[in-house]
Amino acid sequence: MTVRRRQIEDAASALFGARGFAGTSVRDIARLVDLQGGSLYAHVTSKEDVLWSIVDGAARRFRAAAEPVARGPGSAAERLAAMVATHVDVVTRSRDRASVFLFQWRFLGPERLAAVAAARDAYEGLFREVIAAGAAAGEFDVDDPAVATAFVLSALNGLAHWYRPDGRLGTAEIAERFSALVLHGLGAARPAPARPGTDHRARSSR
Amino acid sequence: MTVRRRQIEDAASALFGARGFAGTSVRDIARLVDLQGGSLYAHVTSKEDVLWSIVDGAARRFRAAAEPVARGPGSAAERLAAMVATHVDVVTRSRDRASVFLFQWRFLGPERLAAVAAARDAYEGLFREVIAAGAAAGEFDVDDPAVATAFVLSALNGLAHWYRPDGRLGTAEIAERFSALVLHGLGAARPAPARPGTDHRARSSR
DNA sequence: CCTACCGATCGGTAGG
DNA sequence: CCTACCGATCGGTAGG
Repeated sequence: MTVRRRQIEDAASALFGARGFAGTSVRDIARLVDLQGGSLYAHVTSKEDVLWSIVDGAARRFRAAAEPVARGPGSAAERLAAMVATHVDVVTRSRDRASVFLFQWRFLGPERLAAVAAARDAYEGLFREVIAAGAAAGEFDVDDPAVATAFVLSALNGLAHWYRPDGRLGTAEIAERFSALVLHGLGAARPAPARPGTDHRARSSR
Repeated sequence: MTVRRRQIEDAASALFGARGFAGTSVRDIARLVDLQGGSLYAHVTSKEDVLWSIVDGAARRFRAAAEPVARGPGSAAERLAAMVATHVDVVTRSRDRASVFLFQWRFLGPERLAAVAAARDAYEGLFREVIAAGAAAGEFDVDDPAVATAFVLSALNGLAHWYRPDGRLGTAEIAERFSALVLHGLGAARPAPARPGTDHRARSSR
């Protein structure tokens, strides 16, 4: 990936995130990186190709951050708190790309759309499994893990809409508050105490 | 408002909700109501005018449903649970229009955009006030009402993305589960008991 | 990476 | 409400 290509994707992420994929022209993107409209095609093969690159990259980041935590050691509450923290981390560190992944993926063509849908399902599955495990273990008080998962992920994803890099709260503060809201929401009696050497919570791990 | 006009707005809501405002052409809308592209303009003055009508109507519905509850009697927990229920009710009863209001309003022109932004702020304010009141009264355990409000509203709005009219859950079931997740999330000790004659909870009021 | 261009489609209008 | 059209813009390409 060349520097130019990264510039183009950054510009496209900002525009797709703000105006949507369909509301952004290739000339809008070109203008942001000081190119003529047609010159963009020296670096990309199509507008959808740029969308795919952004979406796929962000999907990998979310997954790579959450998977080891979800399948790692610790109680369900510990793991879920860490997953909330990693999700918040990915969103705040790359808001535009995360926003495109979360809200513009539907503009992909059929085959890529199916791939992203599967990836999204798998990611949601990580959360649902941890929530269901916590419920089964009596750690959470949740009667409908599927709805609880959808509720929680929607709340987390909304961050991409309202997060401002220059805002009042940083990644750590948001992760803290979100974790509390999630764990309380699921009826966790209290944050599970970390056992020495197995602390995967946000503050110590990132 | 004529029957035709309503048909047009319904078609536009479905398309704007699924493909976005910029991803929908006036001819797409016309096709859904069996009109030629240009004939649409016998009923509407512009594409943006259709968007505005949908957005403004939905905004009024959300507000009209939530305002009396927010400012009505009852504990903060009671009022908030009822607000969650009314929000879920508006979303499930008119998912497409709600979806357009929630996610396509940014495509409005400058002056209408400002009006909607203000309306959205006011609506969010209703939730924030109730949450802050509950926190001040010691009814909720919330240290940051602004973040808690953003978290909750994002979770509620996400319903417009995943709700399916033919799905497993109806309005009442979703409202029940959402209310529990919200109240627990805010650290409400337990659902406040309803006093006779002041019961504004979802199941009895709708 | 630019200039110049392609056909297609866009939102919207005229005239009936 | 249709036919026929308007200028503008769209994503993308040819040739250098």
